[in-house]
Amino acid sequence: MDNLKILVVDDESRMRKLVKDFLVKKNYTVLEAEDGEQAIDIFFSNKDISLIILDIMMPKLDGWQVCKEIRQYSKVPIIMLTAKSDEKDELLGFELGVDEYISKPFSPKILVARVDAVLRRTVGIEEEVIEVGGIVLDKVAHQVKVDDKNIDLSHKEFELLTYFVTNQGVALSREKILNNVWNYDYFGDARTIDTHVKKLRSKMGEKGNYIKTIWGLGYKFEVDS
Amino acid sequence: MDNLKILVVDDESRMRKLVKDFLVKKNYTVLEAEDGEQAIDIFFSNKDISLIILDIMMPKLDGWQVCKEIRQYSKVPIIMLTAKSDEKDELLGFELGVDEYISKPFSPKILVARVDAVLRRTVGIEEEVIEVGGIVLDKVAHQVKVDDKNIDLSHKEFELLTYFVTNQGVALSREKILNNVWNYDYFGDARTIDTHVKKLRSKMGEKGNYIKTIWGLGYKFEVDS
DNA sequence: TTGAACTATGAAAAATTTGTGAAGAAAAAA
DNA sequence: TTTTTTCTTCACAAATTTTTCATAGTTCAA
Repeated sequence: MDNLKILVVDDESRMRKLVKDFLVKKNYTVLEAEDGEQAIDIFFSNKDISLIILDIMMPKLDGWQVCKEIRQYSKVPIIMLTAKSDEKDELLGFELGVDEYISKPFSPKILVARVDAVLRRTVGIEEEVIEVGGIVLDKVAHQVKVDDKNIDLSHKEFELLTYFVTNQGVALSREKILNNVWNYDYFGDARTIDTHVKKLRSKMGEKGNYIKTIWGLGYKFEVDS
Repeated sequence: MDNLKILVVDDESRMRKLVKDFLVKKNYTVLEAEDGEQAIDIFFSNKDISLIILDIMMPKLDGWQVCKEIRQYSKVPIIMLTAKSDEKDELLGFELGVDEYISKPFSPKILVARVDAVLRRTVGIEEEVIEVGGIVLDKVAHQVKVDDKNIDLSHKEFELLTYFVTNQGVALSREKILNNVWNYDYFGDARTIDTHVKKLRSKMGEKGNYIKTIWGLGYKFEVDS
């Protein structure tokens, strides 16, 4: 989910640096292009670019042309940077499938907020999939694959595994596990965790030993490496 | 696909009329509300509103509050009308899930272009005929074929199946199903879903097992492959 | 090495959830 | 209104999950 790639296209290196700095701070990976041709080259040689931030005014190919070219092959979200907020421009942009508009000068906060919003709309929702050492945990589908094979887990087992996987390498006491996976009003025996761990381990096959026992404390999920 | 309903909320009747006129020209159906309370009433008593255009400055409930209230139950796209283009406002809006921003004064062309764009993003992709694994669902004709044979579904059954089919592979809790297929003010037993699922399954013949039970959670529609 | 403390495991018991048919309530049609 | 259809509730059986428990196996520290 993290480290989405964003391509920033602008002929002014100062502008690119400014945008990049703020995006990097938010944990995005930023690629740069200084004109339209380069932008297209970079976009098509990187298959996993999640968003393009595109200046309109550029030498060689301008923003509109880049946009049109890319739209022939891809629905990647595009945010346009525009100097003047010209109405014609905006209309043209919507026709070309531009997702957002930001007029220069803009505040970095606005920029980051829009980037977040666009990405939430596009990649955001699907990315509820966690993958760890051959285990694929799909929260939306409520489904788990181990080595590409579906395994049937009960609700509790699913939640327990989710908790483990989202806390890799962390030693988890039984109390902590109870508090996070069970309802707060559960007052039964903590040893029920052991039983669930047993079932998880057996259902997960050899990957079951990712769930380590920490003697005297609880469990820890850790992928051998 | 045509005649989508748009709710326009503004305390100035002149502004409502202006917006309405342009939207009606584009073949949208326009509902009006003159304050936040009315907006919420109208929205929740009409299940098929596709977009809300919301003024921020209003007596009683302002735009933010209306937005927040509606967002608790619905992802309906919202376009905000704002007098000043205040940066703080925009940030707040993105957090609240506002889809677009239009500053007053705006040109009608801009308005219509944005409305189109937002609707294309949201309902746009929605097709009138959905086909999935031998099931053909025709929303317009309100008719369902399984293996090329018509089957008779009641209204609720049809809506439930539609919801399932448009959410393939997604684990749906009973609560979620209730919120999306039933009116928001339904406070009956969630087990009524089970009964409808039973009937759907039996009417769908062997395709009925596309509706999977997720024990302890709800149901999931999934075509075996 | 030994024993106390802890964990693993299989099986049984308890609890929860779902499937189903039927009946009652509500809504729509005649 | 009456009739018909649809929707909801209910009760109970069936299916499944969760917890408990007894026993066997491990670990750790003196």
